[in-house]
Amino acid sequence: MKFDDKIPIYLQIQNYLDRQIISGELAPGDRLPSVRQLAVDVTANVNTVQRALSEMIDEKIIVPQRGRGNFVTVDVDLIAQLRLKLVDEQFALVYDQLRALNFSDSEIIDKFVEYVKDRGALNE
Amino acid sequence: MKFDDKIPIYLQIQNYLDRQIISGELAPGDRLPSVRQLAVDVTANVNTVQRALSEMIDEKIIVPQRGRGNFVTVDVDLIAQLRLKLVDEQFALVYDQLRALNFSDSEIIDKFVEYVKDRGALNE
DNA sequence: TATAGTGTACTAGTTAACTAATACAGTTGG
DNA sequence: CCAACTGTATTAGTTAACTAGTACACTATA
Repeated sequence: MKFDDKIPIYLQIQNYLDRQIISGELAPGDRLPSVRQLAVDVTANVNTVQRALSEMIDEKIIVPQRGRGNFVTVDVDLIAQLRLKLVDEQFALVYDQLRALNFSDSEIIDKFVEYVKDRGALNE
Repeated sequence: MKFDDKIPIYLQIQNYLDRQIISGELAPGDRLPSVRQLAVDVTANVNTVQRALSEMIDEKIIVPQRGRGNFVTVDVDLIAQLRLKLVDEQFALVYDQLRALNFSDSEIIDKFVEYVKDRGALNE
């Protein structure tokens, strides 16, 4: 896994897992790879993986079972909530930045639509 | 200045200055506050400010003059280029994230437009 | 019931970011 | 000229993130 060395690795691991869960690649109730396997997968240390997980465990997104593994919560509401939170955070970032640059709302929308059209071009 | 402790302070200072320059609060040729004053303004150390500046100096956005101060470049093309770069980076972040969440392009646009409408409501 | 695979905890050491303090070099205005 | 302001450099110490290695508690299965 390629890391952005400006952002703590444990946060990037969280984001990676969040995306897997929200996109459904990791379904509710699914078992995650073991912490040791995850460490190999993302080329990080077990401790770093554990740190990423521990916060997600606090949020109850992941439920650990000693000796068995870590599991995705079966609380689909919680997952939906996580999805909303992530999307909202992303939007807030761009929006605040561009407002600080004195863009108007309509400019922001126009430019973003333009960007997506340039990037996508292939998706429905 | 309130910092996000997940992002290096020197990067946040850069972003702060970038925004001032792009929005025009700091015009081409303007003198920046002294490094010591900036350190006070953003509540950081002189060295941290200097580190933020040194990268911007490398990019020629800021031109230092020993004994006189730091000045915003008079190269307006360079500033326009910086503006484009910042906007593009922001858009790329959201877009990549949401694509990774299996959103389609049209969904991304729809949700973003909705978000801006909810946030703005007051701007033309 | 062993053995191998789990999560978890702890200690130790490295590195980058940051702070603090000092010093030096160049510029400007009285 | 000199005092007060600039940018710049250096050294030293702190902290958080990360790595590495080890150990322990628990679970499943052969």
